[in-house]
Amino acid sequence: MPTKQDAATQTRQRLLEATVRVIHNQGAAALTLDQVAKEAGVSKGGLLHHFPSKESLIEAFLRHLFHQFEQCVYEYYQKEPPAAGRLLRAYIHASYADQPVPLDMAVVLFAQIAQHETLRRMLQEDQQMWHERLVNDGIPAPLATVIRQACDASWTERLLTDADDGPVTRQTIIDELLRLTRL
Amino acid sequence: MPTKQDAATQTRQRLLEATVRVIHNQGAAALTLDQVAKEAGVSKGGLLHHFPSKESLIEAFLRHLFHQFEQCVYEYYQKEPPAAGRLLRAYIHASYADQPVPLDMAVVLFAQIAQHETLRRMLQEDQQMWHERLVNDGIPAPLATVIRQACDASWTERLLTDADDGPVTRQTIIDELLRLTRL
DNA sequence: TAATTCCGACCGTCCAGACGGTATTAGGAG
DNA sequence: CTCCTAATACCGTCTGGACGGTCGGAATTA
Repeated sequence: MPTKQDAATQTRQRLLEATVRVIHNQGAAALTLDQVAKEAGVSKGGLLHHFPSKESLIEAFLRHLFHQFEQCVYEYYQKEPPAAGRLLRAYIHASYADQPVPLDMAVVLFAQIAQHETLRRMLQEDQQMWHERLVNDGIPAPLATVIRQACDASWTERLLTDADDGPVTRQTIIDELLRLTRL
Repeated sequence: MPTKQDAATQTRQRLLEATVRVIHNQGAAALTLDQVAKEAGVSKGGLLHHFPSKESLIEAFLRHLFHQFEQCVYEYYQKEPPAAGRLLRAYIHASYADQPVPLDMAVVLFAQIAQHETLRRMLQEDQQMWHERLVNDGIPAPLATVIRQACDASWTERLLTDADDGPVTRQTIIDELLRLTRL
């Protein structure tokens, strides 16, 4: 017997998923409250009940993405033998894997982040967090930083090149980055 | 005696400069046609006369930024002794210099690029151009790519951290990147 | 006269958020 | 168990404002 609370969190979930779907199917520009509500089979009022503003919707969505990414890094971390640079190598793999975060999303992030200070700070804090973790991974800090930056660039990179894999293929880059962690 | 054409190109110039100022002072979200026109001391109709759409304004603005950056790289290139990795090193310096491109701008780019296919392609082509030039600079392609990515990341990085220079200072990163070009 | 530059009021659209509802449920008092 | 009351979940219309772009003209120049 589903309680009232259950229904509520389930609706929230549906809204988050709808957000993803809207972006994925109709592009970042189509991300309006009406669209999301419609896609989720919820009225606009219902949406605003759970997320009192668009910003808060995006915020929840962002947190969702962060969590997914963290999860992905964790999985790779498990597979990696314990040694200096273990986390860094997991981070590399996760950054270039395509399951965790559908990259259409990056567009939205940047677009919304341009407008909302809050979101900017969120991203900043997340990045700061990773920075500190990666710098204390047994690899010299400057090198670790550079590697992280290269990984982060892969995000914005794929934002542009829909069908990537130019002359320097993705796997080549991963290999190169991994090599750098070992000297 | 100022001809009519002169006045026209001068107005175009004023509009471009106004664009920069609006972004810089009021943030990316405030980049509206009205604002730009007002800032430039030109009527909205005047603006639309020179740039028939917002997209075309941004496009011109982007081209302006590209040109500035290219110029900046060129300057560093001159100072660099001819050797393998010369261009790459100039690119590194230019990426981390703060004069060439006020970094507030990056936000706008991403925001607008999210919506306009044309702009996306422009950025893509520019990046592709640099990629090819940097890969043929006497440095192994994978390494060169990674270094370029780290440089590109510095853009989006500074986008977030207003007052950067965390534990790993900017100069440290530059040094590290330069070191990588030498082995 | 014809073209160019620029003006500024105006239009249509889009969209976030407000608001005034209804329905369902939780939970305590009797 | 039953009422009563509040809170919670959700609905859907409406609006106010912002913003990109149009249009009919005025002024200047070629």
